[in-house]
Amino acid sequence: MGRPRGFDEAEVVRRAAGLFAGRSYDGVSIDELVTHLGVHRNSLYKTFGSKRGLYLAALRWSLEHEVTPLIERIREAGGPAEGLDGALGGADGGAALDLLLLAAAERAPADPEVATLVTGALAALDSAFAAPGPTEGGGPAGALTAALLGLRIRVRSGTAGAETTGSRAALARLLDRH
Amino acid sequence: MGRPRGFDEAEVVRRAAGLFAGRSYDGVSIDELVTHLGVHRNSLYKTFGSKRGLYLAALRWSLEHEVTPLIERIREAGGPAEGLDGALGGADGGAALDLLLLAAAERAPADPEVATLVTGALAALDSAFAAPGPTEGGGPAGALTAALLGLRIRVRSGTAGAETTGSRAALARLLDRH
DNA sequence: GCCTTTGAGGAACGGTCGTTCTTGACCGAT
DNA sequence: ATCGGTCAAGAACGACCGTTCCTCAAAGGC
Repeated sequence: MGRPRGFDEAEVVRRAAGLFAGRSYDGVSIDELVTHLGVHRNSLYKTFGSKRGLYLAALRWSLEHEVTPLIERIREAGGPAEGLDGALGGADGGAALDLLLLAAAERAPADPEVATLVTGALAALDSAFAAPGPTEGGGPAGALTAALLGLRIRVRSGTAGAETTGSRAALARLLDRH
Repeated sequence: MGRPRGFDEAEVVRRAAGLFAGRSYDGVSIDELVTHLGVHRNSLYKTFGSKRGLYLAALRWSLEHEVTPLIERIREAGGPAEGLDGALGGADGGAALDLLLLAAAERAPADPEVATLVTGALAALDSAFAAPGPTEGGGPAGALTAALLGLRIRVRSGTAGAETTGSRAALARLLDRH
């Protein structure tokens, strides 16, 4: 019954994740979403309830379809060096982390539900870095996750030249000795 | 000549830095600034020209009065461990980095002038971490700056428990061996 | 005294925000 | 063929956005 949808919900969420990964939550307007997502205003509110609902859907999508594969690559890597390389050295330069990064830096402090999602994702990253062997409490895995985020920030801000790659390699070299 | 000002410009910039450090650029409104800064709308535009002008002034103030002292503490520390502790372990938990952090993550990609300021500040942090001895190209200093930002993100997002302190110590321990 | 200059006070601007309403097209079921 | 229900299309909502304007108060120079 009813008229069939003229848009692909998964595709809409995917594109929304792309927009929210590039600009702050308040920096992305409904008009812009409607324009770039291929979904009508009315359908957007019918499907996601509100701008925040769409944002949460986009964040969840990103965690599942972008961050999780990245975590798998880290986990399957031989060590921190390969892990960081696998996470940041891909074709996208680590852009898969952008929505998580912005959510953690900007949205989590103001939205408890975002904070919960962020907490889970960062914990998963920690355990991926700590994978070979049970983690000793407060190991360097948390710091590696932090370094991952920080290095991605530098690339995003246009701050990082070739030094970033070198820094990553140098850090990884140090960590590999242990 | 003319009527004397009823507000302290430095104080206004300081408070603006506090507001912009807690929320995204678009998340802070002029009404909110006028309310919390103790300056009239008219005087704000007369003094800073625009919201962006006030933001840039606040960012510059933060870099000079918050980040620079932090850099000095890092530089005077005995090594990366003490440096990270000095930067993040203070009474504010590293809040001095917040405006720089948000500027790098959210504003720099959209505002070249912000990107320039961010680039300079991060380079200064790099050189502080690399202080003891001339830096070999692509040393781990850049990664330490990245880790500093990433660890602060975790604290801000409500994600970090006691693990963060432990992670910082563990990373620092590794780095101190070299 | 007055005049000029600058800041304070607050209303008001056009535009855009997130959200909702109204209308009509489309589809499966009856 | 008609009906019930879902979606598309777009106008419209009140609220708020960043910014400007107008008017009055307060100081220094003549």
